[in-house]
Amino acid sequence: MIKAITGTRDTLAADIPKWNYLQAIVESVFSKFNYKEIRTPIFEETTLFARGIGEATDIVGKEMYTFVDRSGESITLRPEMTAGVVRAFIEHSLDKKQNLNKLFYIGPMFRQERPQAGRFRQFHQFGAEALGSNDPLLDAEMIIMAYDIFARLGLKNLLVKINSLGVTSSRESYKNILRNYLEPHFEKLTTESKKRFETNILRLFDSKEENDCKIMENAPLLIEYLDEESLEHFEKVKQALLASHIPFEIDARLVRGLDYYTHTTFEVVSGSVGSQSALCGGGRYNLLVKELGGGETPGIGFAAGIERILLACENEKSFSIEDEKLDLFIVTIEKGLENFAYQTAVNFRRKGLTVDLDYLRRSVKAQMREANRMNSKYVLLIGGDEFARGEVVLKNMSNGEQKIFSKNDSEEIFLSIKEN
RNA sequence: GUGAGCAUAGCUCAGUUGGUUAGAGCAUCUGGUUGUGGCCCAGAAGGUCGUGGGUUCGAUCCCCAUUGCUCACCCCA
Repeated sequence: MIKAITGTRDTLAADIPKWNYLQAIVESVFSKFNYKEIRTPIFEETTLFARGIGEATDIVGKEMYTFVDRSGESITLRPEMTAGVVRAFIEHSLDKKQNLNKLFYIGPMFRQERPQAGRFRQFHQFGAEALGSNDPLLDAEMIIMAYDIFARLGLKNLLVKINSLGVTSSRESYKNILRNYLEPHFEKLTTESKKRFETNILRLFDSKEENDCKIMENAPLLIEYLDEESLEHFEKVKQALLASHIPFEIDARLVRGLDYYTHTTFEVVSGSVGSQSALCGGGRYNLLVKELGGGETPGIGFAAGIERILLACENEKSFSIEDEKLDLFIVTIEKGLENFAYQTAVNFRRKGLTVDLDYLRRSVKAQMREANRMNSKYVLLIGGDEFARGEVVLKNMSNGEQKIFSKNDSEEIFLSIKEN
């Protein structure tokens, strides 16, 4: 048997309503904040991600689905969306058409990691990017949108974490301070941490190794060394969140591994999923557009993992969706009436009803069972004495009542069903 | 990439200290109503016990390998 590739999965019909429900909420919230949808290709030139996300990151280093196509070009299945959106932003000179571009997206992403609860190789994200303004109100707006979406899905067990990485200059001088602090402890660090000491010293805060943690406990925090401008920016973000009633907590250890990040970074974690608890993450990236060849353009964005969110919803039973109902199921009582039943079904469908009928030539009992299984509100019985007299029977499945109609009076039948 | 656990019917799971025809619940189908669903009752169908090898008179059970799944680590959504 051929099976779906590791880390990918089928979303069967029974689960589609949940996805549609989530998507409707996502689109609704984004559109209230006046974000417009953008769709970019699922694969891009490998260079885009290597430069956009950063060569030193795990995503680029070991998780990308990269392959050479028939023309010899290196292609990569997108592991995240920001790089693609920024590429499109630059390619189409969107900054020339509008000073501020507020965009959102929803779609599949790909990373070759070992699957786990809330983690897949093909997974889905929705997210937003605001390109063209450094206003801290936009930083807060990202968090508010994410929070509102989670709230509308009924999620409770949430924690919003924010931090500020400041601007490059203050961060660089802080890095030196951190380096000086760590120098005497260097030999005690884990191999991985020693490597990070060179490549991205900030990520030493991410380490979960006990000894590393002990060393980092007393390390100077970036937030204590932020310059005036950065502090002011961060302060405004916090004020906006407070004013919008978003509970949050400052996490000085919340470091994202990308060099171009500036100012705000944030994450929303759920206590209702497994160890992969981050439902969304994002931050400001004022250097990325330039890095990818565009003009100097400030930007901020976030991405949220749909599988994780639905898992949290499932575990919290945060919402329920009513089963889809059929308006009408048509039952034929004897052979030879299939064509009439079929045409009747087509007619009612064209009038706007949801209609189905038996395609397996089953017994009346089996057809009735099927109607019941399909949650049909009504059954139209065709055949027998009534049909010989030119009549059909309409049965209300919730109370069992039956009404007789002339077989040609489809409008009366339609109205009778429509009423309910 | 590393580690641990699991693999029996469509689904959820029993089971055998190695012994004849491998079980249950749910779902499916048929009948109880020659033309009527849900509840109930009776019955049926459905399994190479993940795959390959070994030990044994005999393996679904023990051993080895392999594949897949799950969870965790790393990291991230």
